[in-house]
Parts: sequence; structure tokens; C-alpha cells
Amino acid sequence: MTAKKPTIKDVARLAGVSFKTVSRVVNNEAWVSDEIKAKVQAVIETLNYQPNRTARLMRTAPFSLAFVYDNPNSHYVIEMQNGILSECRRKGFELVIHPTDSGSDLVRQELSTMIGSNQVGGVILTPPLSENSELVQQLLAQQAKVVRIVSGAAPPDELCPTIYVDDEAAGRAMTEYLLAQGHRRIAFLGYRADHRSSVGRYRGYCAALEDAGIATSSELVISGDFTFDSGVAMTEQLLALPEPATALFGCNDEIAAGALFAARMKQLAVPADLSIVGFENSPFSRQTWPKLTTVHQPNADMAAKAAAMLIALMLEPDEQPPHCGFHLQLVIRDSVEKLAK
Amino acid sequence: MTAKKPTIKDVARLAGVSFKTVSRVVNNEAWVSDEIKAKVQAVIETLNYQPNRTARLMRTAPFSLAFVYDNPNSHYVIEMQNGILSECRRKGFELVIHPTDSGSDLVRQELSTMIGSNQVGGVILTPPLSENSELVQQLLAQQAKVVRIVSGAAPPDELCPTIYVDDEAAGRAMTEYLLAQGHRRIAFLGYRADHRSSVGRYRGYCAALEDAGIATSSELVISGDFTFDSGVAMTEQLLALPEPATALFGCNDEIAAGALFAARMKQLAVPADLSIVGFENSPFSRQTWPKLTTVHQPNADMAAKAAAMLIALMLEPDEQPPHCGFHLQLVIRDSVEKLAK
DNA sequence: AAAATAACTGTCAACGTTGTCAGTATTTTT
DNA sequence: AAAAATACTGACAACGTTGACAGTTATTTT
Repeated sequence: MTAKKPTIKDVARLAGVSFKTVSRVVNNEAWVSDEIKAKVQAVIETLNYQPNRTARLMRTAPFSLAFVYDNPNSHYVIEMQNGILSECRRKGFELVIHPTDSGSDLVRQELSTMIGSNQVGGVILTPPLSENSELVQQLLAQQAKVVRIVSGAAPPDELCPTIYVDDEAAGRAMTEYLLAQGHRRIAFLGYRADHRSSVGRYRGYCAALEDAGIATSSELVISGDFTFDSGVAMTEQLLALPEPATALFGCNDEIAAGALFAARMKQLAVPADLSIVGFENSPFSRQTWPKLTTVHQPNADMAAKAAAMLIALMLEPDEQPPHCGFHLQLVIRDSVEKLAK
Repeated sequence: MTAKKPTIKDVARLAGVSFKTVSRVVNNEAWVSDEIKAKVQAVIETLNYQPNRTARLMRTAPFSLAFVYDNPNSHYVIEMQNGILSECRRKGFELVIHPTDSGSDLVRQELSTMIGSNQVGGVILTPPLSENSELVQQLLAQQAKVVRIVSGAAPPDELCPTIYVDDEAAGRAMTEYLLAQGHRRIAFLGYRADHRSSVGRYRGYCAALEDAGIATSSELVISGDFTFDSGVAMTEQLLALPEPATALFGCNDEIAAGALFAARMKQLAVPADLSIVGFENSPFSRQTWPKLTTVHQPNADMAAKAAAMLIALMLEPDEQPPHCGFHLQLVIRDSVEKLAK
């Protein structure tokens, strides 16, 4: 009844060879005669033998990696996860998903345990975890392989292979686009000093305004979370101003969606009365009305690249794969009005 | 430089005890003197020893489970995943994520390998995979533990512990609500004969209409996928009818969101000109304008329950946990107009 | 024809745990 | 005071695989 799973030795017995030979066949090692190879393969087939991953892991380096994130945005997480997963699958690696709370001290301990217990051999870190170089250093000290995804025009340091995204350039491009459409009072929603992406986008926004000779007005820069509700609240705050903006730059698409909602509540037509743009090109940015003008962030590609780099690092620990920068691109849709000069 | 990870034997040597005693301390077994326990614990602390999960797995039953899905809806997947993950964490289990294509024959082989190679000890199946009893039987034959989530008023069979959701009752409740608001021409968007949830909701829709003495009109029942784009297309088809409906029942929130978009394109106000309802209570259903009336589907709770059942089954293979039904509840928001009789 | 190489195959020791069983003190019961 | 139970500790064999190394043939080179 129990029908224990067949082991390599069962195969060996039935094929009349040593179990080491079976191992050779399974791992496609050289110098096995075709005759024996065929015989063994036949037995494997009939027994439906599958090598035990656990036992194999005792003799080899781990082939699991962890995706650690602290992000409430399900689209972001899924896109990342799918990118990583596709790469893992191609290379025969496994993925351990680890959502966490970066505010808590638990993160370090959880990760330390994952590495220490050999559960995973490497870790992919996304913001804000990836910006914590203490954490990165601790992981490296535990022999973990680390690849991180950060915001910036270049990697912040040489701790580990890094994927970087130039939020500042994209924030600037977006703001320049708004300026080119004739907007002069442009609000920035979702500033967070502790969030590199946010700061980068903000810097780009400031730089573009400065280049255009426009003073940044502090009442037009509103701090808040990257969520829909926060977007609603920030937009309400903005619209309560004596002289509100004509365009609104949401630091991500969720904020922009919240802005869309808040504008609608105030009976404002978008884009006729208020232009709104987002950032991320998340799937729903083309499902809103009007469709959001935004910045495309190739999450799945970045994640796949991160996974590829991490796997390379795990297989060839001595060769550091080079850093890799990703380019962000404006996606122009229907949420911006061209103002008459 | 390599600084190999400490093993149980390193701890034993430093503590001056046998490695078996360390094992006892680590696993909190009885009959270890407090004195030795303290000494061992101190060494564990200083060495930062973590038991090797892989080695441990060679002697114990696997404590990983797989979440297998074939669903393009990221909210659904994330909610499920989070529910499972929270339960896994509480019980010290690991989760392997396995997106797949249920159309392909690969599924069976992939799952077979996961089980056969001892990568996971159990599997959580969601629709449409969970409706494939051949697949369930194959997994069971491989000694896998299986818990599935299906649509229905009761489990379809006794193959394995099952979580079931009564879509028909909810579809009926929703339709009755629409009828109570005075609607008589109600369209159903997203019928799919190969999709139990869809069929259940459709049956509820039909039953409610029949009870109200209203004939179902085939032109008001439109087949299509559970996606935004499909929702747009189906709504366009509906609105092209000589006499369109006054209310539209989208089989899920994405379809409803597509309907919202299509209505807007046709200059129709929702709900004034057309009432629209969805199904699932996904996060974005309260971020649309107007906020969608929908049915709450407790995905995270269902998933957590599934994980709890599966873990129980893995720990106590002889005690089948009982099936479990989940109730769906109407969430009334702003997308339905009350018609004057 | 002998030596050297290439082509195969098998034996055995790891890997780091947990389970079984045996052994030694210490306490309790008879 | 002896016997029995309880409390504790350690030796050793598993678990299923891979790696190192040692054989044994068959083929090529000298």
C-alpha cells in the first residue's frame, strides 16, 4: 500500500548494474556504454524513478534562491515574481518567496536563517530592502550570493552585482513632457525622503523645472505613500489650494489612479481640467479612464535579469557578473491636456 | 576565508558533548539536563549555528507545499499566495510557487516531478486545475497530499479534502439584488462552459430570473474571458444590440472594469444609464469610478484555510480534515441605479 | 609484443541530520 | 538493600545521492 518511492538503488538492482552507474546515466556523465545507458533508462522509465532532490542537495550547492520584498503593490510583486520564475524554470532552480516588513528587525534574522540553514543559496533584494547596505553586508558575510535592484543612475557601491534604474532621468523626462505640453504649475505627489525611487523621480522633476526657469513651489510637492488611498488624500489636499496645479505627477500609478478618483469626485474632467500622469506602467494604467500617461518600468525583465545574474553567481562564484542598468521610457496615453500657450 | 557553515558536530565539539545531545537540544527533546542544555545553547549562539534543513529533510517528511495555479489575475494570485504564505510561516513550512498552463500536458509531468523528487509533500490546487479529477487522482497515487479549492455548493467527490464556494448562490443573490432595484433586462458577461465558477454564477443568474418570471434572453448572455479587454469587447457587443440591457453582471471584477470603460467610451453614465456589477471584490473594485458593487470572495482566508488543511494532512496523514465551505457576500457600492418601477 | 592510453564500471566514503538502541547515573519503589 | 523505574547521554546506522579513486577491459601507441 505504501509503495515507497523508488531510489537509485532500486533502479540499479533491476538494471543489474551498480547504483553509481545509474547516477552517471541520470547526470549524463561521460563514459557509459550506450547499451547500459539504454537499459538503465528503460528501468527508470518503468519505475518512474525521480532522483531525490533533497539527497542530491546534500552533495551539491543549493539551487534555490529567495525573492525578498516589502511592497504592497500586487502588480509589482507579480511581475517581478513571474520574471524571476521564468528564469528559474529555465535553469532548473527553485524560488522561495519571502514577503517581509522591512521596518521590523525580524528581516535580518529571517534572512539569516534562510541562508544559514542552506534553504537558499542566494537572494534577490528589491527596494527598500535593497537600499540597506548593512543588510547586504550581513548576507554577504554569511556566504550568500546577493543581487539587488535599486534606483539610481549607477550602482551605489560595489558590494554586489546590481541592477539599477535611473528614476531621476525618467522623472525629468516626464516633467519635460508636461512642460512641453504647456504646463507650468505641476504638482508632485508621493514624495518620500526614505524612498530612493521617490527621491530620484523628485530630483528629476526639480531639475526639469529648474531648466525651464520655473521655481519649485513647496505647496505643490506633497508627501505620502504609494497607495490609492494616499493618492486620493494628497490630491484632495492639492485641490484645496487657492491656486491648484494644472498637471499632477503621481510618483506611481496607484497614486495617479487615486488622483483620477479624487478629481472625479471634485467634478473635474481629466485631462481637460487637470492632467494626471503616473509612473510604472502597471497593467491597470491602461484600464483607467482616461488611460494614464506613465513611465514604463520593465519589472519582469529586470527581475528575470536579476535572477539570471544571481544564478550565474551561484554557479560560478568567482566571476562577478557586471552590473546592469535599465532604461525607463515614457508611455504617452490620454491623461494629459496640451495647454494653449 | 571560506568560513564553512558550522554543523551540529562543531557545536558538539565545542560544548564537549556528543552531537546527538546537540540534536536533542535543538529539537527540544525531553531528558536533557538544564545544565547541558544551557551550555549547548550558548555554543549555538556564539557559532550562530543553524541546523541544515536539507540534511534534516533526509530523515523527516517534507515540509514544503506547492501552490499551483493557472490564472492571469494578479490580485487573485497574490491574495491566495499571501493567505497560504501566512499559514506556512506560522507552521514553519515552505511554499513553492508553480504557475502553469492547464491546457498543456506538461502540468501533470511537472507536478509528478515535484512530488516524485520529494520537492514538496503536498499541493494546493485552484481552478481550473482543481476541477481535473484525473490530475488529482494521479497526484494521490503518487502519495501526494492534495487540497483543492473548487466552485460548488458541495465538494464534487471525496477524492481529497476540499474547499468549496457556492458561486451559484452568490450569482443568484446578486441577480436578485439587481431585480430588487427594478432591473428587468440584465446581461450576463463572461460565460464559459469550461469554467465551473462561471457556470455556477450563470446558473444563479438564471434561477433568479426564472423565479422572477423573466425569460432569459440568449442575446444577453455573452461568452468571454475573465479579462479587462474581454470585458470591453463583450460590453461593446452588448451595447450594439437594438435593445441593450439596463444592468450588466460581469462574471468578475475585471470584466466589470472593462464594462465601465466601454460604457464610458459610448458616453454612457454609470450607473445612471447602465448599472454594472462585478464579482470577487478585488482591491481595485473600490478604486474604480463609480465604486463597483460586487461579491466578496475571501481569497486570502480560503487560501489560508487550504494551507492549514494541507499542513494538517501532511502532519497527520491518517486524519482527513473535513471539507470546508465558504460563504460569498454581496458588497453593495455605487455602480447600480435603482430604477423607478 | 609490450606499454600506454582510453573507455567503461564498481566500491566506498562522504554530506548533516534524526532514529534506534544501548549504556550509565540517579532516584524511587519494594 | 535490592530491584525497578526514571533521567540522562552517547555510539552507530540510516536517509539517497555524488565524488574520489580503484579496478577491469578494449584500444591505440611505441
